[in-house]
Amino acid sequence: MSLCQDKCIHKDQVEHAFKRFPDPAVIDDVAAIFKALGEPTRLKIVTALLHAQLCVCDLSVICALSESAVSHQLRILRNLRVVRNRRQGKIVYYQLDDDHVRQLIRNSLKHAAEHR
Amino acid sequence: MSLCQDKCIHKDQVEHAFKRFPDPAVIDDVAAIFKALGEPTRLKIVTALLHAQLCVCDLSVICALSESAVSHQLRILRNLRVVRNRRQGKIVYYQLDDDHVRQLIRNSLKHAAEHR
DNA sequence: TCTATATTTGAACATATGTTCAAATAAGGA
DNA sequence: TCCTTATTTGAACATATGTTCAAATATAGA
Repeated sequence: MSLCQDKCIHKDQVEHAFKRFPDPAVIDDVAAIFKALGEPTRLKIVTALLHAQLCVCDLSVICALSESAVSHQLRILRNLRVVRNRRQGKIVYYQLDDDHVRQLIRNSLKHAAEHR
Repeated sequence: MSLCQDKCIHKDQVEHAFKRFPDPAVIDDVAAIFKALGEPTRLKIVTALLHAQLCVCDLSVICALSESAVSHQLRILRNLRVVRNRRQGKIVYYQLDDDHVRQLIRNSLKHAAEHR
């Protein structure tokens, strides 16, 4: 966009922002986590998993969704290493996999609850 | 889903999760913020705004996007009160509106950068 | 082995959403 | 007033994505 180079008002600011800008891979990683937590269904799932480890059936009751829908979302969360599962007989138990995500969710819920 | 009531393995856990579950409005609020930050374009915008206040043209250069595309995304972020704007003559300056979001972004970028 | 239960998977569908393009608006300067 | 620049807006388009449904898989027990 060479046109824009001429128009730009704040070359200094832009260069400054560029210099401090994170690695694109970091942006993608963070965006992926935020995106995963940005769907109400998935946020409900991880919120439920804050306090207990639960099976798909439990989660489907809590989220008021079919077990299939929950399972699809759990796969997405698993691929992002947000949750982890463990099979015990016929039942698969899910739990949060990452302490950072746990903190992220806790803090955000707390903040949102306080600001209403 | 009365069928599920019979199938459920962990009635105690489910009730426990239900009791601790946040207000649905809180879930929606948090999901909306995460969703806003979950698109790479919008995450780039707010990341750039961590260090400086910038005009639409600046942001379009940093994000390598048309000014129109940036403006559309800025409107979404504005509606969520993630960013705020201020017109000075022909130029509209954008900055982050919320300290909580600022912390959220900072922490997440920092964490992601450390874990690579 | 056969059956029942718990979960996963794939395809299909509908919906949501990011970008582009063209046109409109806002403001400063000639 | 007219022209240029900065930004916004709306419609259209393509793509991404969440849910459903039906079928497949895995496991325990009879």
